[in-house]
Amino acid sequence: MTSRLEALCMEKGLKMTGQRRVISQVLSEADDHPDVEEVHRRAVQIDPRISIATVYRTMRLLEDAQVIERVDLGDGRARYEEATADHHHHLIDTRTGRIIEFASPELEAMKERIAHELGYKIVGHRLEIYGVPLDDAGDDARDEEERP
Amino acid sequence: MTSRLEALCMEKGLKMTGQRRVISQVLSEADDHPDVEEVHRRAVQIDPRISIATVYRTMRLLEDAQVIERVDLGDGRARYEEATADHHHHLIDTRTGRIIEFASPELEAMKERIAHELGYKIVGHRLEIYGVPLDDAGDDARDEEERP
DNA sequence: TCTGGGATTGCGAACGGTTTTCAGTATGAT
DNA sequence: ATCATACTGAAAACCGTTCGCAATCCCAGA
Repeated sequence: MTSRLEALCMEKGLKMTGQRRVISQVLSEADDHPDVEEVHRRAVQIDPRISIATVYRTMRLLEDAQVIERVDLGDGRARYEEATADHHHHLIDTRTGRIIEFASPELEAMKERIAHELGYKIVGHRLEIYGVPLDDAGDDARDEEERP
Repeated sequence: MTSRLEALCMEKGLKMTGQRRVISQVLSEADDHPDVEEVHRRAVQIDPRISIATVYRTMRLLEDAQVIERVDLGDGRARYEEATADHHHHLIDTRTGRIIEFASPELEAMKERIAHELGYKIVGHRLEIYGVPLDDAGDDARDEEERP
């Protein structure tokens, strides 16, 4: 059956090859932020004859077609998520690596204002917050200020 | 003479070798955000027998000693700035590559609040804004994101 | 349905930034 | 000054990513 992303690709007029179909399926089913290696790992489970080079090429293709978005979380490799209309950011749980998405209109407005004050018009931006769960923040919290 | 960073290094008890002295001087004099290659370029001008490997090692050393801070601007290489007490962020002029530092207590507070609402305690974070000058923003303001 | 030719693939080699290995050298505590 | 130790330079290794090339695939057109 046709995955969400596959449909999107066809709309954009991309040539649908077997491997693109598989990668689209993998990405459609993903609810996390996989890196290329992870996408490849999942794709191979569906069809073993997909090379990592093709995954790299396809990710780039889909990124250029604005079907997916690259997320740079500073860990040295590119991660991806489905492209969405609304701007959001990421909170990374440093303990588990879990990534939580959030959006804040106020934050957007403030950021916009700051740029304007500096004499600039925003063309892009990114915010990442690294944190640990409040409940057990004591263990490895690097710079803790108070502890109730 | 002794550079600002060199003094800091000695305070921290680091062994002061000739090349560390030179690199400290280079960094003390820098008012931008040089990458390793650039630091090496400047260091070699003072003493030609400094290898890039040593620059890499020294940058890491200084980073671990919290004398300098790594800045990841998403361009695929590490950039550095002197460590400062106050948290600040960067606005990158996509036209010229110029980097403008800014701080916003309100932004910090809001970010803190968002994390808290999500049940997290912040251990780190970063914000980058990419923009073009307001005065001549018309020309290429359309070309939103560029890839790092 | 069959076909032709440009697009796509797999493989391995190349790449750019960074780290490491190792033998030789310099540092600072004594 | 001496000596153990930490540091350095050069080159190789690394890691994520891209590229070159020959083989293969897709699909518009017949």
